[in-house]
Amino acid sequence: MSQTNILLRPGKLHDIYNTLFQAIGPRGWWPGETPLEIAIGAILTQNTSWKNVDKAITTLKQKNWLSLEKLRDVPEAELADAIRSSGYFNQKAKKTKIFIRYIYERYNGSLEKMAERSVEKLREELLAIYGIGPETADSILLYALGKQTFVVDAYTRRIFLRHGWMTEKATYEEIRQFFLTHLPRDIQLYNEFHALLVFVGNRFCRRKPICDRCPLKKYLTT
DNA sequence: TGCCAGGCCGGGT
DNA sequence: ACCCGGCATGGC
Repeated sequence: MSQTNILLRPGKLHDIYNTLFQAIGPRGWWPGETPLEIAIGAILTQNTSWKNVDKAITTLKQKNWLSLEKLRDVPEAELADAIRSSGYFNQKAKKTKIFIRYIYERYNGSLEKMAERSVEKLREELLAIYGIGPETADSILLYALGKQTFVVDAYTRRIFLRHGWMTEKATYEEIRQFFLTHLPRDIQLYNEFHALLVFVGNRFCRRKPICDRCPLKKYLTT
């Protein structure tokens, strides 16, 4: 039986979104311009600060390598060197090559073609690919392909824990379903909500909890 | 100076 | 089904 490790009253979730949006405003996420750039960024940012990823993306752009063709043709070792700043560069070069290969083999090198399929099918496919776990899959689905899903990340977990909204045993899928179930089915809202949580996580909910000026202060349950 | 950042995989229990 | 070590750079 499915146990609930989420303690937040479901009705509060949308209030929290409204509070964040009013306090912070639209974030215009993902920080990346094309679907491909977003997808690559999603892989590179695994357990890594965005700052380090940004350097790697900039390097790829300068080399004119940020295209499906180039990423397909560049040797893995050279790709690894180009993305060195993002950490785990050998792992990430491998993952990137595998992802690009998937786009070619399954969708003839077309992310548009890929985007025609349903979110359920795509999520299943992505999760089957080496190097793509739930967060990376959901980031690609939501931000690169405009599909209906919610991204759960370390910020989401930390904010929920710090405010007493869940136990540490809550799983990725449990948290994701909580968002999907208790919010309007609105892709733009999912997009914005996660972006706002990242902002709060960076600004107010890092090392020492800075709860003074945090818009979520009034929702503290502990 | 050490600790940690927008995870994920594979092997062990 | 969980738990853990490995993967690695750059910022504070």
